[in-house]
Amino acid sequence: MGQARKIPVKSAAEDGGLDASLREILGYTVKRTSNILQADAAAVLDPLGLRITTFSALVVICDHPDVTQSQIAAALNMERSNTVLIIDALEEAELIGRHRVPTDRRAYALRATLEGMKTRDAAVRALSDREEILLQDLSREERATLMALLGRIKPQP
Amino acid sequence: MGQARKIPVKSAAEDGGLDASLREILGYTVKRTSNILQADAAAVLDPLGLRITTFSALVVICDHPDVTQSQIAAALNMERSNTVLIIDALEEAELIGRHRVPTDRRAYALRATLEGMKTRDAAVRALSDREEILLQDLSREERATLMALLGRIKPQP
DNA sequence: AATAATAGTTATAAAGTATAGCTAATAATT
DNA sequence: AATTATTAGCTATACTTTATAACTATTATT
Repeated sequence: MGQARKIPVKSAAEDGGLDASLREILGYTVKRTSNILQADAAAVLDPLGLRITTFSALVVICDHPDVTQSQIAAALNMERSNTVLIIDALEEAELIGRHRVPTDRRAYALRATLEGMKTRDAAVRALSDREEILLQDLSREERATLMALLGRIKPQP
Repeated sequence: MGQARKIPVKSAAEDGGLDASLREILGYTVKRTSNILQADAAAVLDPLGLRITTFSALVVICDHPDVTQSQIAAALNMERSNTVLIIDALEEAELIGRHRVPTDRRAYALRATLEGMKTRDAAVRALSDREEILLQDLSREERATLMALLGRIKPQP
């Protein structure tokens, strides 16, 4: 039996295939796809000075003026503590501003600046254009189906 | 057109919903789902002494005896350098062994131990049981559709 | 023989995620 | 009103995943 030939493992030549049984696990397949999309999105956002997390927070702030950091954390499923540096970065870049809330001196009301709005629009457009390429093999209907199915997976106790 | 309507921040009370416009971006929705599944899978694997990366490598090794680290890296879409510590961990736990390749003294032929096989089986079963719960709202057909659609998203140049 | 390419390794870093504990301010309770 | 509990933001820290550069030993190519 030995290895007379140096690569009996069919897939070495074919790049993929060794993970066949992993692909039956949804978590694996979703993560694999997520990695592809994340790497791609990061590259798209980089020239705009945004990372994925700062982009996400920026969109929420643009859509919902006067939102607080805690609300952002809840919306994006992240810890409050992790929003701090993200909001810091957006403020540093002058894409958003922290404003005081008259009725609650603990909280900040976050509002996008004009440049923040413009950056958001540019980023959304760039990502959208890029996804058009990544999803070129899927029909509109298939894309909608994919999104809908993903949306139905929720954390379980 | 401006923003005549100000979007009255409906969602502050409702916990979710603030990310509505992000959810239209596939990358965001996929990542969100991925995070849910990852956190869940990590909790399932933890009692077995596995992390997600070590589990993935273990499965590939069990399925393909004498696979090399480079092949694992290619299959799992990771850098060769990052396989080292993963394989180290599996070897340390005596779930796999590094064996020399007679024809190439640079490479290691990786083989699972008996305990490695057992651990793999237990992990796959535990993950499968858990996914059954997470996917209870999706029919068999819908799950198959989801997997197939995800499989059609590939990295683009 | 000289050069290039490959396998594994080391070191390091960036990014995302998570936990614990802190201060200040607000809300709830007695 | 005074005490207590909760909340918002923050700091520090750490772990996991992923990424890059450079190194050694070995094999392949020219």
